[in-house]
Amino acid sequence: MAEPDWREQLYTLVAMIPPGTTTSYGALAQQISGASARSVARAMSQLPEGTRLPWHRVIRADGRLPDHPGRDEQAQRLRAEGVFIR
DNA sequence: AGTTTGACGGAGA
DNA sequence: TTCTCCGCCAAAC
Repeated sequence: MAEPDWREQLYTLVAMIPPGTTTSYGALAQQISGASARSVARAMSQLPEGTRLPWHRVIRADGRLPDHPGRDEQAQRLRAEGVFIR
């Protein structure tokens, strides 16, 4: 059944990302009907601080970290999971 | 209704 | 490798 909000699907997908792995905004968008890389990025920027979602596992399609104020913390968390970052 | 603004993506220089 | 340009799309003005 179709979710009323594609954001719900997004949160679900992000929550399913296995530790030590990463995915991109575009990859997520392709799995969600009605979403686009741009929309996903915007949705992620609006996540509350206390979220349980592993948001740090979502990076850019080119393997780089996204341009946002929390990229420092993101890099730290990813390294803690053994993820190699260019 | 038109413009600006992004945690983007891909192609071209 | 880094930068620019363009397409994309929802939200804020």
